[in-house]
Amino acid sequence: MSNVAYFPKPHVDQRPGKRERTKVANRQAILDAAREVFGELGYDAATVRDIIRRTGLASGTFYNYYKSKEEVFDALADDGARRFRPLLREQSEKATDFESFVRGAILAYFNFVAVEQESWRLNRPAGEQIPHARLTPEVAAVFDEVREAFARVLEREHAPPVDLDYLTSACIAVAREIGDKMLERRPVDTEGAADFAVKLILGGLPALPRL
Amino acid sequence: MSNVAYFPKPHVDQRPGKRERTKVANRQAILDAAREVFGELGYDAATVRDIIRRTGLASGTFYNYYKSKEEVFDALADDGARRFRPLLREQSEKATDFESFVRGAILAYFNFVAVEQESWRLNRPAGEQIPHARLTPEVAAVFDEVREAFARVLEREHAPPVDLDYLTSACIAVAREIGDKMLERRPVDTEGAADFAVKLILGGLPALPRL
DNA sequence: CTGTGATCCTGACGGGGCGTCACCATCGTC
DNA sequence: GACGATGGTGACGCCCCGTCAGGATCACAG
Repeated sequence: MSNVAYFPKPHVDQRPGKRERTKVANRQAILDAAREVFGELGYDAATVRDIIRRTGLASGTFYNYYKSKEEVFDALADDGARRFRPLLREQSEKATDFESFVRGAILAYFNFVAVEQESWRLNRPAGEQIPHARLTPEVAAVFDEVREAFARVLEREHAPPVDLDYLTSACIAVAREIGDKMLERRPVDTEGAADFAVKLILGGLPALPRL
Repeated sequence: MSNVAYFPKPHVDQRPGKRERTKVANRQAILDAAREVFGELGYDAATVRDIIRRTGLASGTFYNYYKSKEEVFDALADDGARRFRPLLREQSEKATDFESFVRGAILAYFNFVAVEQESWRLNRPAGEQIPHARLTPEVAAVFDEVREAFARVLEREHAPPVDLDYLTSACIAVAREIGDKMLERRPVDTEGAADFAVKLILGGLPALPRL
């Protein structure tokens, strides 16, 4: 007790200053509000003011953080990609061969989107289509990581060289599309969907034209 | 000669009346203008007034034909799907087995999009992403036709039953994605791209889980 | 040919979202 | 405690949206 009195806490507060804290809080509040608004109204119908209204901030404040509705949507995509990346990396590290990597990665992705959908695409007006995530930096990083993992694993297995760009794009397209369709079915069966996607890809791989 | 004089041409003009003709002309003019504007400004930046201005019509006239920018975009997608459908049908009719159908259909699609791109996506500002065609009636009809063709051909070959919805979605996704990537390469190689997509799908098919 | 009703083209208008900016409250710092 | 710096505020002008009353043109009957 007494010793703290002799050494009064100096003002070397570890936490960043209040300005900095409200800044990250505001940015996060806008992001959260955007998630809700996109989920409720759909992307097209949502306006910047719908989003900012929900935070209680003034309209001008929005533009201190994001330039437009598109940019905040991209930030949400980036956020998702950033959270998914470690899951993907984990799969690529523990994979022993191409099959186990593809299966692990796709299953991880399907589980990820299933949880995401649960958490914030709660009550979407029927027939609404959410736009696909655009090619933001973090999303691009995930795609690159898939590509590199493919290159690494195929190299290790001395597989014949194929068109990596086409292969990567095709695999991602299949995963996205089957993932979307999977989410529309009840109950959501991530294992079944993953089994389908994986077998399609793995079956097709040995037949691909070589470079 | 003389007989026509005895039977002067009555006013049963085969052509529809002037009102009807200007109607289809206006509708077409708006569609053409929209193609141009979307191509030059990109979909997001384009406004209804950009489109209607190019036709010389008044702004209100636009709304006599389409409800919104989205609807005119859908009409363009419908138009493309309507023109592609006979090409697809031709492939499904002359196909002797699953392989020849998939190859014919995908090659037809790749050639189609290559020509389309040539014709109206002339000078697109770099980095612009055109939104994927939404699920308009004609587009849905094309998808259904693919699905039915798959069902027919697989049935004929006594192939084991698979998840047709997943298979159709996956094949379309692969075709779309490889098609997009193909268009970004110079020179555009439709045969090479088709070879890749076809081999991936055909190789994967026998490995798919059975129902 | 002319009158009449139907059609639809026109452009001005109110509504509303957009992005900005001068103003001011609050924070960090000396 | 004074004083810049930072950043929140909301009113403002701009532009696009979709509508609608007015008017021009067309189809058609007499």
